Amino acid sequence: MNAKLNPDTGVTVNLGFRDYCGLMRIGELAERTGVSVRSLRYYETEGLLRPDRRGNGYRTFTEDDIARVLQIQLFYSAGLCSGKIAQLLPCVSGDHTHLVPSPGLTDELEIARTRIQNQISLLTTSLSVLERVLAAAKGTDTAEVPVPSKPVRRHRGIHV
DNA sequence: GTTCTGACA
DNA sequence: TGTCAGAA
Repeated sequence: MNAKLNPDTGVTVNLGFRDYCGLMRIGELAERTGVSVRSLRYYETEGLLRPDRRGNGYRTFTEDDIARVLQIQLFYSAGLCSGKIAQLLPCVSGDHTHLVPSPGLTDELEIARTRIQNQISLLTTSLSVLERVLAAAKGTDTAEVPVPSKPVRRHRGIHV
């Protein structure tokens, strides 16, 4: 067990793995990012994370990996596949050495941007309707909420 | 106890 | 992506 003497209290305290060497294991990274251990291992297989290994085979992650994992989650939620995310990560790394994405990647990003903008538009419309319904429920808005004359048809592949 | 890999759903 | 099994 690693130990450290506190000069203020004179008390020797035991240090965990992270405190001792500035690194963390997969369990702690999962806890601090809210991303499952299973997902973190998957990210590694996809080349999105490249943790070092200790002698016992355990992965070791750095503080920078926390932001990296959160960034990965954002890109997944934007509809990007792991391959594109792997290409994109170097462009948004926090070391201020931003790279210019390749033309092919730029095309993908523009598609993603359009997709996100459409989602925002749909969500904004939904929010507006909900706000009017809630306002009417509280008696602060007497305007009628438009009701479709026919049942709204669901389209395959469209998830709002 | 924690993490590993591999497999299955 | 979650869960399980067997091993280290």
